[in-house]
Amino acid sequence: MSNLTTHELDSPPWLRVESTLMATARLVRVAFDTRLAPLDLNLTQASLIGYVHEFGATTQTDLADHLGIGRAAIGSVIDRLQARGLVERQPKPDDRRVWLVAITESGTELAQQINEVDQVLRAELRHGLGREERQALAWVMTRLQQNLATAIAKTPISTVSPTISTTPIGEPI
Amino acid sequence: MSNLTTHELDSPPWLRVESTLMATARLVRVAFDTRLAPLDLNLTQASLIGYVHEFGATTQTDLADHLGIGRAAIGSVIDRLQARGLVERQPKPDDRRVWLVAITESGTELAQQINEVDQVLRAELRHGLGREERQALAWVMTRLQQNLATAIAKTPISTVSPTISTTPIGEPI
DNA sequence: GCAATACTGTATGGCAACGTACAGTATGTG
DNA sequence: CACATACTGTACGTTGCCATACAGTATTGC
Repeated sequence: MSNLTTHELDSPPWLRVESTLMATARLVRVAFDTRLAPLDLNLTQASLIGYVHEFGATTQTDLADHLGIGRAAIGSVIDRLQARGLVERQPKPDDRRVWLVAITESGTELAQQINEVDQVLRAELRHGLGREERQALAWVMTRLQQNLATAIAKTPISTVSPTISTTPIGEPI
Repeated sequence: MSNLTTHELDSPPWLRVESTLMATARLVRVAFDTRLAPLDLNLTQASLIGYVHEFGATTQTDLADHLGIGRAAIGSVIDRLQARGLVERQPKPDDRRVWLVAITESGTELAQQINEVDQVLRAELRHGLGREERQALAWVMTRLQQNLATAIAKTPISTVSPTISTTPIGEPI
């Protein structure tokens, strides 16, 4: 449990924003997973329950999109939650291809506990961060996501130009 | 390739920072992996090569810590890079437990191409973001990492208090 | 109506990383 | 010196997710 990658915290000079970003994301997952462990859930499962609890019966594909994982992956997540009786699959009357994933009674109870864990942890994470700082963070990350999306979409030129840039990587982002 | 989770971009109202963070991290990985594909490398491998290229022969445990993955995982990464002749394992004279992972000649050549890819992509990611915005991002994320680390270290109280908080989750972070 | 196309969920194989356990080696302590 | 403890790298099984391929169903165009 104390085996965290706390080395990141002292920010060695070569640390780039992408490393910080990914390390932070890892920590987010670990933190939520740790706090959700008493409920025997991980972050993905809790997010799914929270979503259907808040927005009602949802198609698997929609769930996958909203949770940011693939359609294949969401299936097994639902399987396990369904086996525990936390969600159920209902046929959609006018489309026989899809399942509507809905929350059950025991799922509703659990959703409230999830909500508590979520709020407690989130409050701890806010510590020392002002409101506008958090909003700025969200804004910059959204912008970064856009840049990433276009960068991914743009096909890289396969032939790398032989210009050797000797500038050390120092600059963040 | 166009199967990105672009749904995140329009920021639905329920989207929390942890989702944004993790989605962004995923995109970072995908973006780098895509750009590094012509070199037949992924982000982890490229980071490892970049590290030993910049800082010289390094112990596997140190590499694992700096790259933010476990000791077990770093072994197979090195195995593959070594099989391609990009790095080599040198025995450390005064400690027969460890290997020093050093870069080879062909690894050095590749490191320069990695550096180029890195700088090009990073320049694209900077688009529309000012310097102080990027620095603010880094600062907030570092702070967030600290909060996450203490939150993880703090043992969660197993018995959840029965106070039901009906506040919808809206607030970022 | 009917064929072509698009979409949904599932099965399958693969991958990267984790956690644990272990043997080999160093280091400290009596 | 002997012993206990700590550390390094590896082996092994598990997990979570992806990408692809596929069958079943809707939808569109003629």
